[in-house]
Amino acid sequence: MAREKIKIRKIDNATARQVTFSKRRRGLFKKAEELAILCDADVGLIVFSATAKLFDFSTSSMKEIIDRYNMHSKNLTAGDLPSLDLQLENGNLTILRKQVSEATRQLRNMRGEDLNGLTIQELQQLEKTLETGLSRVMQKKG
Amino acid sequence: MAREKIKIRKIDNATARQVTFSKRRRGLFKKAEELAILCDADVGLIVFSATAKLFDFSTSSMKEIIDRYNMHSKNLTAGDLPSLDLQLENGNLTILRKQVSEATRQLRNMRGEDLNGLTIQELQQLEKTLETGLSRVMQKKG
DNA sequence: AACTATTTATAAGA
DNA sequence: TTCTTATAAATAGTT
Repeated sequence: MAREKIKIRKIDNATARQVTFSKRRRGLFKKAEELAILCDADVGLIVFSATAKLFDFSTSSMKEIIDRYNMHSKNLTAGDLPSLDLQLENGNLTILRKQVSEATRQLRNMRGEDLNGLTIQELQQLEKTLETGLSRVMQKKG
Repeated sequence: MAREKIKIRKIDNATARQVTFSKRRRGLFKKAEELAILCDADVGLIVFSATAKLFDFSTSSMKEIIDRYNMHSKNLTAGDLPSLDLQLENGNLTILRKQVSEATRQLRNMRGEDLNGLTIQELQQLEKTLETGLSRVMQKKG
């Protein structure tokens, strides 16, 4: 939307991606707030960057919006739901452990370990990812 | 942003407010999706109209985003004194969160991203790791 | 961070 | 609601 039109697909260059993220994130949050004020809407916005940083905005409180969202999206039988907070309490560790596990597995694969379970397509993709990474590292090293 | 500039305050006329809501809501969701794609971000957006209608968008699933949000904001919003159990749980969460963060950073480095902060020695090591991984993958592939 | 040439979003009108 | 269009706003690439 500026000097040149761009295609909407992941920006390859990490630096450019970070810059665009900062710019567009501000724009998005501004638009979210304007919609809420102009139209008396209740808005909740959560954004995690590629580097896992959290940014959020909400008109009331995020908890209220999420509760309200769950009321609407889930079965409207409000009677028999176990405490959402308790569900979350119990789920947090499990979810994090899964994330650690998956990230660790990917790292091992990239080191050439534990390759037996991979399909030929997955190996191809892995090879490509490694080649790209290697060439970038070599270029950075000069 | 158009025929005339407007002040950002609640639109009095209900009909005009509804029209603006429809238009801007579409714009906001489009921007949210673009940010997610361009910058590889994880986005969750929930909007309730003044008439209590729900609109939502999320890159993965809203449940995942909300889970992730709760993990990040949990420690920061825990108002009352944590029990010993909770302290331990939060300690675990902190450790796990660091593990996820570190594993994510390593994966990004291996893809050749975010290399600016690395020393020459770290780049050398990274290159070596990638070369080893690549040769193993190529051998496995045959 | 700032700067601008362009693209996009959108307010009002039909 | 949908389309049109003049203008405001956002933003991609550059400095």
